[in-house]
Amino acid sequence: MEPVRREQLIKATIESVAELGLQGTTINSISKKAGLSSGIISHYFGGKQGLIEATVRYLLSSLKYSLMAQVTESTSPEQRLMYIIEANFALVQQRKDTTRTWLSFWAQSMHDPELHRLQNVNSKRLYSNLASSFRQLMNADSAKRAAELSAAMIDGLWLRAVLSQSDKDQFKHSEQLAKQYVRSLISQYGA
Amino acid sequence: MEPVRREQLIKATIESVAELGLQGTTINSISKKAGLSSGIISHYFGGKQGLIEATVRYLLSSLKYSLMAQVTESTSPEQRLMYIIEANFALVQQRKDTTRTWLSFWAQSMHDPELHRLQNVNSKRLYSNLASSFRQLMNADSAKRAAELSAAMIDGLWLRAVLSQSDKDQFKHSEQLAKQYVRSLISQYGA
DNA sequence: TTATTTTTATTGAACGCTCAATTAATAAAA
DNA sequence: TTTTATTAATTGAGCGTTCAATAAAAATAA
Repeated sequence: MEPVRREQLIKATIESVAELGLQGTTINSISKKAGLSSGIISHYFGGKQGLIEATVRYLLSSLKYSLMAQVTESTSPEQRLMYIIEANFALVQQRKDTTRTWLSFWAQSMHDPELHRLQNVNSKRLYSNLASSFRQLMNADSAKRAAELSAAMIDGLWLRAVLSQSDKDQFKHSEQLAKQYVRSLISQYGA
Repeated sequence: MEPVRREQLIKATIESVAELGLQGTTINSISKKAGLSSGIISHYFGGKQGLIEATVRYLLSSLKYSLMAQVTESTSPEQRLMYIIEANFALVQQRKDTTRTWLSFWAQSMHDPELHRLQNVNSKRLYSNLASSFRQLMNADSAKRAAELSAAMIDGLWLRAVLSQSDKDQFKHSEQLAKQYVRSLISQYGA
């Protein structure tokens, strides 16, 4: 039962945070969405905080695996960069409510050490994924710079899309802009 | 007394949200920081929500005026673009805690109509400020594209700096990157 | 098999706490 | 004195957590 319930509760948490915000999300709003009692949360996660953290870890690993599913050994560096961008914009398409949840958690990470740790893992991973791909296309310094800039561009486009409550098409548009930008970095610095 | 107390309470709110987050901020944490009693908040702002919204409006107009203070009629388009970037990164220097507060508010804006309205005002203003300056340096379509991209770049660099709990130097570094990027857009599309 | 015990899974009411808001009291100013 | 500004105490709603009770499932014994 345990794995079933855990997933049930994590998905209910994503929905609740997307709908009501982290502030408005209570143990009741979650358990109601999951169709379970409120007591079960403490039973499986030790408390509300434990469930929140488990939910962030769940989102993080979703992102990780959606990238890993695409990339193989024969994937070209440029193609790999495109996959990284797609993965970062993809969660939207899978679950339209995930992006709002994501931003809520990042805002909270400023005041919660464990969330901040997880946020750092995510931020560094985006950077190093980008950097290692760029590295195959240009010198080390340029690759670092390109990774820093494109990480910011991806996050910025994503942030503006989320905050303006964009629809799927606008997210697609942002994704295209990010891809174009990465291509322009390659032709600018590329060997 | 009223204007004095209002400013006192707004500044205490900024501090409290920066320190404790929007979740952790209570009328007690605010009034304590302001050295006043909790009842005074309802008296001057009608309640906590009113104070929160007044604080966002305060931050918004700070940003607006810090830009207006720099720009004159004789400011060149390129210089004006640099001032826009400086203004967006500048709140950090004035008050080191302001940036965290901003992000907290923007996250909350997804679930609060009035905050969302204010967030939109801000986002649109950044875009149109950029666009009108770019327009003097390139054709209309390029200017729109350049404004969209540089708005995202500014927000992305800013977001990553805030979330990684950067110090002032790292913020300065991000500001420099944003400026360089805008310059590269000018030389790329510029007439 | 059937009956009995034990374990596991789940509930929801009760508890203590914290919050925002209100209120009556008080102090200061006009 | 009347008005304005402020406090401090109080209220009631809502929160997360706990926990005794229960139901369902599994294991054991007859």
